[in-house]
Order: sequence, then structure tokens, then C-alpha cells
Amino acid sequence: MRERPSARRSALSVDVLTMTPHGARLALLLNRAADPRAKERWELPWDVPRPGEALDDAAMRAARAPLGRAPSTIEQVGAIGDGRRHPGRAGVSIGFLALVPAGAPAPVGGASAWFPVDELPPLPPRQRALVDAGLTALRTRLEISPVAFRLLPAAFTLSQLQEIYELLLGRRLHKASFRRALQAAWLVEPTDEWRSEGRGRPAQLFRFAPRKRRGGRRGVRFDAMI
Amino acid sequence: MRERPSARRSALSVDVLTMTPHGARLALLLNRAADPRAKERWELPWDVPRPGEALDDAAMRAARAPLGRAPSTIEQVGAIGDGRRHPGRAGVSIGFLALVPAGAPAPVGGASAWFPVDELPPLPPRQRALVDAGLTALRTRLEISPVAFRLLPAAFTLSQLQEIYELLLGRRLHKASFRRALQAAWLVEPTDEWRSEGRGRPAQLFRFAPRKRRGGRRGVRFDAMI
DNA sequence: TGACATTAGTAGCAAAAGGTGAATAATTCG
DNA sequence: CGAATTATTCACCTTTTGCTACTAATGTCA
Repeated sequence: MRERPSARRSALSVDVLTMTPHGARLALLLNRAADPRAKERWELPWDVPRPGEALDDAAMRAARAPLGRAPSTIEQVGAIGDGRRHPGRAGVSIGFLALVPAGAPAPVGGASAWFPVDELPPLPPRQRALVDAGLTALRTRLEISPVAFRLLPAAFTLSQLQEIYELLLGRRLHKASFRRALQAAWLVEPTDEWRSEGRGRPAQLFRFAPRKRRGGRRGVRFDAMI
Repeated sequence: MRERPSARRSALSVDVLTMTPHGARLALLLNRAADPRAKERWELPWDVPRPGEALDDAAMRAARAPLGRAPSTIEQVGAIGDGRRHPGRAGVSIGFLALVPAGAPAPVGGASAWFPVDELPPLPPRQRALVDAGLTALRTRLEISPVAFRLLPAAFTLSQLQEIYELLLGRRLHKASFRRALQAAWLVEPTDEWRSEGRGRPAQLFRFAPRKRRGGRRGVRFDAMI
């Protein structure tokens, strides 16, 4: 079982937002609160970096414990150091987004569970703010970082990929346009496998394999601003 | 004169990347190193947050001291907490990007100076990494956050705005296309002032005034990824 | 004063990119 | 086998973008 961070006040914590698709929704991994006096019963996995340890490594440790394995990516999303309460009473908490491919196993033991992000239980205020920042970052990075691919196994169907985008964007996308744009960007390559998912025509499996940038000259886009 | 942070080892520092356009280049504000034994003679302005003080407020203090006034924006760019050296020997350093409109006065006293970002003197390794992260963040946020407008005074010409974009993107943009996209996004509104800048036709001044979003339905763009 | 250089701002067109619905393909189920 | 279901592609049309060229307003200098 994992070692729980000491209850002593610490200067710094790393708090992990472990996300995975669960059906048509995004799920977040929460730990049962260690402190029985805590008003909130659940909290983000968190830990205190060891002296000299890189923040990413500390976050990876915190993510690994309840998950039972390493997430496919971990990236920083922001630091909060104001008066809002943190379960470890850390002065500053740094949020990390950990992405787990769909089909993740249940968390280790009964001390952790997945929650749909739109039905989260009450959280310590600072962690609640980190969750909001992380969800915003996830959507912001969707078009510039391969986050969607990190929420899928190495081989996936284009319909699965589109579902991830729809889940993260919160709206339906047109299938033909989605595929045309994807192919034009040389981001995926087909494998020679096909998956039959019950009824209907089997789908070809693709893998994430970004190719060289073709002439990337582009004007400026102002329509994504504010 | 500003109070220099204590030389004691601290758990945390906020380090500020103060940027302003200088001619056709971006300039960064550096402080002369406090420690005479330091190999690098210059360093990013930095400070240690007071207990209970929000990180943004601490960063604003650190930015204000050498600049003599508040920057137009300050935003977090990332935290580094690995083995790389920091002048205050902080365990973790959080980088903040502070933007200053063009035409900034010279820094306060002789303890600070502007340097073009592509000709920076040697910096403490951790601060060097923060600078790189900050420049990347600046370019990444260019299309989703009004950073370019924060590098200009409240009233500006469209040519000035285009120059900022060209400076940040490192490439020339087409005038007609730039203006057409800008007008279509309802981001600026004309004032009734005109500026005569020596030779050539006088330019109308505009101000940043984002209007309501017109139907924002859009497909997914994959061409900005990786 | 008038030709010319210089900077600002616009039009218009062709090409590329994007949105949409329908057609076609390959399966499972009954 | 035929209906239902899912995948994949096509064809058509609209919007966006890149580009060249043009007009406008000012300073310079002979």
C-alpha cells in the first residue's frame, strides 16, 4: 500500500489530476481523505517532493500510487499559493495533469475511486481550483499538444479519437471534416489491424505517428482569443 | 531602492520575466547579481513570497521594484524544482511573465538593464530554463491570449500591432490578411485619433476592445500540434 | 510647386481549407 | 437474405486565406 504523506505542514505539495475517459465522460481519480476530521471525504492525490527531487518525479510518484501504474503523460498545469485550504496545509501547491489511456483498471484498493469530472464531490478549496485550472489547460492544449492521443491506447480507431475530442470539446464534430483535417496533418498512420466492435463494419486501427511538417507558413488566427 | 531578498536558502522563489518590445526585438529585464561571488553577473528579478501572500502578488512586487511601475500583465508560466542552481538557492522557483508596453522607461537605477532576448548574458541555470519556458509560453499564448496587446500602449496603430506579432512569431506577415483577420475577430475598435510618424500617410489609432463572439462553431485544427 | 519616396489602408481574385449530406463498404443480427 | 449498424469516402458548396495591385495621405527635395 502506498505511503501517505506526513500530516506535517509543508512548504510545497504536488497535486495530481489523473484523468481518463470513462464512457462519454472524463473521469478524475480521487483519494479518500486521510484526515478523518476533514469536511471533504475525498481529495486529489498529492505528495511532498523530496529534497532535490524534480517536481515531475514527485508528481509521478503521487500519481503512480493509487493508479498502480504510470500514467501515459504527466505535465504541469499551474501553481497556487494563496490562502485557500490544502489537505497538507502546504504553502504552495503545484498541479500536474496525468493522462491515462481509456480502459484503465480500477484504482488500487478501496482508498481511491474515479469520479466523472462534472459530478465531483466537495474538495479542499485549493484542490478544487487546481481541478478547474487543469480542465481549462486540458482543453486549451488540445490543439497544440497530443493530449487526446494520451487518453487512448497506442492503437485506436478514428471513431474513438473523435469521441475523445467530442468529450473534451463538449460538442459533436462532423466525421468527414474531422478525418480530412487529421489526415492532412500527418498525425496518424494506419496499422494493418482491424477491430470488430460488435455490429457494423470493423474499423481500422491507427497509431499516433506525427510526420514532418509540410510548409507550415500560416497567417495569424485571432478567433481563438478570449 | 528595492529591498533585496535575503540570501538565506528558501523553499520557494518567484522569478519574473519582464518583457517589452525594443525596436524589432523583444527585451528582457535583468538585475545585476547580488552575490559578488556569482559567476553570472546578471539574474532575473526574483523574491520570496511572504507567508500567506498569493504568488501573483509576490511576483508583482518583484517586477515592480526594478521597473519602477507595474507591468500591464503578469501571468504564471511554470515551476522548476530540480537540481539546477538558483541565485537564492530556492528549492522551487515559479516563473512569471510580466509584459510591459513598448516605450518603457529605462530601469530604476543602474542595478537593472534591458537585454535583447537573443543576446542574453549567462544566467543561473534554473533561471535560464525559466526564460526558455517563458518565451515558449509567450508564443504559445499569442493566439489565445491578448499578450500582443499588452506589449503596446492603450492606443496603437495596426502597423505597430503587426510588428509585435512579427517580432513574436519571428516571421513577416501579410498586411492585408493580417488586417482582414483582425477586423473579422472584432478585437479592436478605431479611435478618432491619427498619428503622423514622420513620412508617409498618418495611421489611425486603435484600441483593444474585444466584442461579442459571433457563432463560434468550428471544427478541430490539427496543424498547430507538435 | 511638382515628382518621388514612403507609409497606410482596400479591392478583388484565385486557391486552399472547411462544412455538410449523401453514397458506398463491410459487418452483425434475426 | 435483408435490415440495422458502423466505417469510409465523395461531391458540392461556402468560407477563409494568400497575393497582387491599387488608392490615399504625407514628407523630401530639386
